[in-house]
Amino acid sequence: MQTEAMTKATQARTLKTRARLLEAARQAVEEQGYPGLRTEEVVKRAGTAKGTFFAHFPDKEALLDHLIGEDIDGILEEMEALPAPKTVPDLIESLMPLVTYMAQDRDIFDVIIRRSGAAAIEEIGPIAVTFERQFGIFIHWLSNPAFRQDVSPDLLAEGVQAFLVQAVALNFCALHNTIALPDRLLPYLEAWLIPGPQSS
Amino acid sequence: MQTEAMTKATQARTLKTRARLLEAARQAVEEQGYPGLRTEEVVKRAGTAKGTFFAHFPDKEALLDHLIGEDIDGILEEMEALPAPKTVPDLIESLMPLVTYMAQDRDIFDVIIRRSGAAAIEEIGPIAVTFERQFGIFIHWLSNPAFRQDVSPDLLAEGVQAFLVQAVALNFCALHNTIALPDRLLPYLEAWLIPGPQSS
DNA sequence: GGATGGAATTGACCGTGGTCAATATCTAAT
DNA sequence: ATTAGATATTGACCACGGTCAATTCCATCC
Repeated sequence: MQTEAMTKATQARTLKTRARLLEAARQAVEEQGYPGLRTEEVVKRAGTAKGTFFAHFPDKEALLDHLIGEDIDGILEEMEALPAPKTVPDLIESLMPLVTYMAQDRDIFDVIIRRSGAAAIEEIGPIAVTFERQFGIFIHWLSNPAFRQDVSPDLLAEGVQAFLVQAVALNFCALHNTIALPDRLLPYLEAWLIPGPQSS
Repeated sequence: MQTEAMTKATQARTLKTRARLLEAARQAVEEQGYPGLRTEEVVKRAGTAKGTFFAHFPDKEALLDHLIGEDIDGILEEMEALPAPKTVPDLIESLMPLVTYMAQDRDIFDVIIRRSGAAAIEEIGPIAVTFERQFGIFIHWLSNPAFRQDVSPDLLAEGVQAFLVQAVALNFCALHNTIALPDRLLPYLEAWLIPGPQSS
């Protein structure tokens, strides 16, 4: 009973403040974009003091984590509604919303990478949660005779994540960004998901 | 002729200052580690003003880039002296110095990832150079009948880099760091480099 | 309707990376 | 030697994320 009592104490005010901060942050991102997001700006819009912000979020990145996590969740929603792809090009097409989002901005990409794994077991951030969800989708998609069967779908899914990150990272690189993302992904995923048949 | 004249002007002083800054930074890293590195500290040790630091390096990360680049270069030196591995476990063993270095600290890993691709064609940072070098080594190692031949060694090398990054990243993740790095790499690289033979 | 104690909020303050106009130093031409 | 012009250096200054002791707010109990 203590537990509930403890978590209940004075929550109304807190939740409202948190909501105001998030709303303010959304607006700020809308206008300035993620790279231009300043905590001062968020706080000003929310009408709170700076300290309040940091009472609600451990640091600025935690806010980004939250916002980006929501974005990605929306994208995964769409992806889950899609039929399981049966070929690699189909798979890539299905992946594109996610890939495009991650590739839109270097800052966002960095945050995603940094928070994609839980930093501590106790607190798994929103982005980390979306990565687990992503992982589940991939496993589902790859449990399909159209793709290789000699290794587990789990392993295939981890590989897809690895190649996806690699492709986006290389896309940010001036030396290697002449090739479009889907075209870069194709050879990776063909070789990973359907080895053997092709020759070169 | 202008070009040479321009690059030659007043270099002695500059080079000395730069050397002092780098030396100071090395010392600071030695004592405080990379995460504890402060530009103020570097500048104090070098006996220069803060502005001088930023006249020599565009930002702090460029200094880290330089230092880490040197570290990695040393590791690649060793790796190049090694005989080309003929099995996946051998390959992993050969990779371990590099993997261990990248996995030693989250800050270092982040910088490595962020700078592993050139941000602009004109200025390829030290870490980006080491990644090209790495790439060359991998291509050499993987041009070997012991590994799959149905795709190009280039593609294999890119895949190895992708899995290597993935393995280290997961190692920083509280949810997935119960498994040792070499053990995590093994299934990835077996499935990537020697597909087919195994089952299940 | 006080009194009490815990939780939320405040805002002055700090640390650190990065800037820039002013200054000092160097090179080369006369 | 002098001077002009370029280059290197300086350090006060700013921006921005993050801290914390003080204060306000609020539920609860008498």
